[in-house]
Amino acid sequence: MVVAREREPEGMDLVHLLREVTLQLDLAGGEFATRNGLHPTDLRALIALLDAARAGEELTAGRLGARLGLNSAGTTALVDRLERLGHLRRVRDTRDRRRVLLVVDPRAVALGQSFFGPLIARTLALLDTFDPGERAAIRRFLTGVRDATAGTQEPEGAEKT
Amino acid sequence: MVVAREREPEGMDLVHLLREVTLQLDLAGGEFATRNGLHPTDLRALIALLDAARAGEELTAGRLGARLGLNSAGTTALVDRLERLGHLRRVRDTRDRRRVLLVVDPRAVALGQSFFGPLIARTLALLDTFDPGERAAIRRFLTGVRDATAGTQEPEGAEKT
DNA sequence: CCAAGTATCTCGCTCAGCGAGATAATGTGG
DNA sequence: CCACATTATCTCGCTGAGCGAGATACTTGG
Repeated sequence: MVVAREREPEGMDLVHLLREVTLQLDLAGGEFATRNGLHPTDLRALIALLDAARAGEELTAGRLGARLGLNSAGTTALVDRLERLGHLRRVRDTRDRRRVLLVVDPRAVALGQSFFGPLIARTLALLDTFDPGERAAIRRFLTGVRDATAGTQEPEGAEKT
Repeated sequence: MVVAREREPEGMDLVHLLREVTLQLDLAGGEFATRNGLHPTDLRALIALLDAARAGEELTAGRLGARLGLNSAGTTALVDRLERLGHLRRVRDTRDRRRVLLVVDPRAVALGQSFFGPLIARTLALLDTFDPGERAAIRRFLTGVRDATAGTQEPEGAEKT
């Protein structure tokens, strides 16, 4: 078959490629997660935590849950799991004692490295083969897609839970 | 402590950007899924089904499950759900009557459109702002990342379940 | 101080996905 | 053709992720 497939518009191949990339990353993440005794969500949480740490940002339980699209109950369960595994510690915020700050453990960092390390190395090697102009194009493309995707959801302030 | 953040290597910003993009797509997908009474996995399955259909490929229950990383029990449950929702039909393969072919319903196609349509439109519009050389760079980058990610997992033949 | 607001947690529940194994259809060697 | 291994799917029973509802503890503005 495959017949005439009514001509997809120019650029469609890139759209499909992008989808494939996200699928691959998801699968890789899921596989890595189960191999390490956690769930896809836990890995996503770790990534968010490491990200926040890298940005020097204090992450609370609530903010983490919001970032992952969990409600408060699910968030508590998630933090329980990660704490039980030793990937983070709960620390009461002294400024606002309702809040619980999440402090990542070095072991979580190491775990993140072991997953992303090889992937990042390969990607950086790949990026070395592009000249600055090309990298700028890639950057602009990714930025655009990210913003377009974020914009597909609610215009703003998604307050629920 | 966060201080001097020992200079991230050149290109690291693109790595983070890519992660952000996949996160956004995941969240958007998950949100769309629940808004339509299905689960993230169901949406992934629909995408796989539509993909296969687009490629003129017959997808069986088993192949779908493998593609999503589910075991046979989970796959049966998934297909049950999608069939109950009217997104697909089970059709016994007449050549090999052990196999069940999955036939997507037009309604599934429509659902896929309603999710991907706007996203695709935006992406295509974005792509219009790139010249052919830049698009080639993006294509090469995405292809490289996809292959690098796939390679991170097993070298080949992941035969289980 | 009290009321309203906010952050997290507890409880009870549903249901996705797993492991184990049943069932049915194919292919293969005697 | 009949045992027998193989393959594809399904059934059963179970674990546990995540939800809704509401409790609890703390903060803040009148």
